[in-house]
Amino acid sequence: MSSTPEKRAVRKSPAERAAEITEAAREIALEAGLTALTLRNVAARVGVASGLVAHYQPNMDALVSSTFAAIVAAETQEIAGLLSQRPNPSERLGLLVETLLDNSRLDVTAIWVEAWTLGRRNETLAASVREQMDAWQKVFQGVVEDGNATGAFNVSDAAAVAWQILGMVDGLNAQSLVRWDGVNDRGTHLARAVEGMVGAVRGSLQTEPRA
Amino acid sequence: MSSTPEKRAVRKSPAERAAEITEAAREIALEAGLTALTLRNVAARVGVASGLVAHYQPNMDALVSSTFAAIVAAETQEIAGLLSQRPNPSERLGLLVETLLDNSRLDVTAIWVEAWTLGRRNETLAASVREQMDAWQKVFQGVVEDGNATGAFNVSDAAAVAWQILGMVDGLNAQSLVRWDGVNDRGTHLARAVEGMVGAVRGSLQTEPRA
DNA sequence: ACCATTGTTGATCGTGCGATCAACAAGAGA
DNA sequence: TCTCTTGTTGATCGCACGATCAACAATGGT
Repeated sequence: MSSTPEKRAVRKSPAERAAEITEAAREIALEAGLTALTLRNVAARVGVASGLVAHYQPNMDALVSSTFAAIVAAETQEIAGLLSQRPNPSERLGLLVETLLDNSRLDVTAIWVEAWTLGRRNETLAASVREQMDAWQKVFQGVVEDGNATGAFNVSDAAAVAWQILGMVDGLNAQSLVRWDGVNDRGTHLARAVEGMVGAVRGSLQTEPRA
Repeated sequence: MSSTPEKRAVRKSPAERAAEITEAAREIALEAGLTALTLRNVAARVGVASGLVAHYQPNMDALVSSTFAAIVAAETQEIAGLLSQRPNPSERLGLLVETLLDNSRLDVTAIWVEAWTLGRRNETLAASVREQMDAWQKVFQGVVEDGNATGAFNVSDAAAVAWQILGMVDGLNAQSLVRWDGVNDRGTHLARAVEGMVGAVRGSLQTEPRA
């Protein structure tokens, strides 16, 4: 039989151990949600005693909210990077809508939705949620303002419209969490809706750069 | 001093007691969320022993999902009733958008969002969520199809568009759960977006019947 | 080779959860 | 008035959680 894995964990530097815990928390959250972030769960994944996890964190609420922030911020930056490669606002907005609805980030969506409710009882997390939402909104707002300057869009309140688009995307993603089936033209329909909101020409938000 | 409230509960008929438990569950869910629906919580509100609640329910998952269904179905019917009083599809869709975003139903929204995540670990609840979402979608679809018949809208796939509008509304509501401040023109912006999606004339979805 | 530093353990406490069930008592029918 | 049905109790079990901390052991500096 394989040796029982109850060996004493090798001694590591605080920075290294902290990184391990952070990474384990990230994986657990993506696989099983923020609710699964328990002392014992994280400890088991790292392969240490539960007390050690507690030793590296002020409390679990903090680990939950920092894990949420890490996961979500990474996604925001990744997509912001993709955007910067597109030449004009219409293509950027189209890419944004298309990318966010491609169902390849359902795990992150699940974490968003969970954070919205968990935030009611975890003030640290709630603050983190607001912060990350602001970051996303700024991404959208930047694109809308660019389109306004170009003349491709016609929006009086770019900030408000950015919030709206963000909310719409979040809602459609959350929906696909429960009802993955049925609708498939999601990107196209949403593009039509966004066009209506930003005052763009109907069909100008292409999903592919050229069909 | 007031008498200590540890008196034996008066004996009631099963139907009456069951109704009390159902109602207490409803109140708790609206005030503190589905997570607060515990045996002891419900029992305390009704004023009985915890065992009695368990006696009237197969298990807590069932109580959670039936409470969710009761709350949400009531809202659906209430709004469907309001809709039927409006004369044409444009006004109906406008009323729908306006009513759902008026922030007077944040408690129900919170329950929706909570149910989306709780459904991952409570299959009974997940089924209930899908059922209630279908009901909402049908309401939207009916309005869209009416508008199509009238000529007010121009939609090829009414079902898909209905799902989209539903998702957008849900997302914006969930957003206002965390970020209540900031945007105020929500109804107007969403109306613009929906117009783009259903192919209606810009500005035809009035928020007020006549301005 | 020794020792002080410090990363690590794991038992332990208090809390809250769902579920179970023998015992109890209120009330209706005889 | 007696009795039997049945609504009701509350202690109890097993489990999981966050948090705490004395004891332990690996390691690097001397």
